[in-house]
Amino acid sequence: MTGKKAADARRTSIGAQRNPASQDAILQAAEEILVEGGLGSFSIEAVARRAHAGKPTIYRWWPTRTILLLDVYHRQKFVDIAPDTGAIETDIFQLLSDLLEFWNTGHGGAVFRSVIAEAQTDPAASKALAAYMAERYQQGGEIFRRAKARDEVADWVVPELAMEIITSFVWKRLLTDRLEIAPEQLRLVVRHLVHGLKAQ
Amino acid sequence: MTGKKAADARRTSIGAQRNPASQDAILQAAEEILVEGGLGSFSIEAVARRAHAGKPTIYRWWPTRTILLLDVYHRQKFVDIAPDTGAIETDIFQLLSDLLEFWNTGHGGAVFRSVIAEAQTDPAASKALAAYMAERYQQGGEIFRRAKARDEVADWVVPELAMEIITSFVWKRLLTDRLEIAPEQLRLVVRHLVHGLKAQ
DNA sequence: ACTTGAACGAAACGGCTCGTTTCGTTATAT
DNA sequence: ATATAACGAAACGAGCCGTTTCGTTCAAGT
Repeated sequence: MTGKKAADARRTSIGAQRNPASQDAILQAAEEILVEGGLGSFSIEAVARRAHAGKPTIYRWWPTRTILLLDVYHRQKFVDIAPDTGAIETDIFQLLSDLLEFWNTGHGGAVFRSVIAEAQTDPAASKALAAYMAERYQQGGEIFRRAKARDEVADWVVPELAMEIITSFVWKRLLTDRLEIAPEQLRLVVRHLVHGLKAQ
Repeated sequence: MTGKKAADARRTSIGAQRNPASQDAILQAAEEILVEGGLGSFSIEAVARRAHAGKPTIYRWWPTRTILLLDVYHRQKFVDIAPDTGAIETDIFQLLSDLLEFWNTGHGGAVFRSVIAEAQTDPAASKALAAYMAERYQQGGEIFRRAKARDEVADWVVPELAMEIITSFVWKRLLTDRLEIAPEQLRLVVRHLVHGLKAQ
């Protein structure tokens, strides 16, 4: 992606201040390890080795493995959660399609899977994930607010809840390693999902 | 649940055959650890301590932590995946309601969460989970096959896929620790889900 | 009746990882 | 000029992992 490995040059202190080169090398090494080996290979020790960084340097800025993981996660580029194509069905297709592509082709899938897995073990990760998801549902609910303004979906549809529902399916596919969904198959899924959301 | 702890009595060899008392104590201790401390506390060592069993005894019958975890999982009582209430909407409500209750009140939720988390790390767990889910979709698809026979859902509905979709939402709730859903709220979710599955 | 062999729990092992501490070095901040 | 803090490397003790050893208990086979 960036074209360079986690640790190209030797680094050292640049005085009584944080060294951004070390910070970058550590975060990049962490992401590489997640992508290549998954959460099982992800440890402070392994990241330090790969980044040619000292363990105390990592522990100074990222007190726990979970915090480092979440930092890697937050540095990702995220997909547009509320595309506006003019129709609810194509909006949802676009959103899910973008999510799948992001998870499939980039590093996003491996990182996000790891965050979810970590949340099953670490309350800090669980709390962070909950907060993040709530924000995303709020933002993404815009799709349904717009559609309601167009009288395209029923009154009783709750935007945030609908958002949560339509993203659930791809979550499950991510966690069960079945992300490769052909466009026509995805269209069928969206058809299942959307038809009930339309006003009669 | 059973009323007794993992290891009440001292056990020893009963000759050149497997000791079912040890087997039970180990599986019960494993389940207790999962419920009380989650996957993070789950190790062969911890299970051996709690069950007053020797580590070699565990390794003899469950070569890896994942295999032990899956054995705990498979010993659960599972909910009826295809309730037959006569109408698709109440069928789905019943199914999701049963799932939520099982996960909430019993040990099922903690154990299943752990299996999903383990599947993010261990390919063996991932494979086992995939096989199990495929079987469940197949069985649960019966709900939609019956509904199609009644002309209650559209022709294009794919039973197994519909099953996957409607269970996705509670999966996500399980994994984000938001299982407590009031009946009227669940009814709303089902309304979101089902309405699109109905024939016009 | 006697021997063989397997399962059992306990203990100890070598190896590994974890989070911390120590060290000498670098360079900013005062 | 001095104090302070960050840096990477190395080493530390603690704990867990998977295995081995040990003495004991009995079913299975002769």
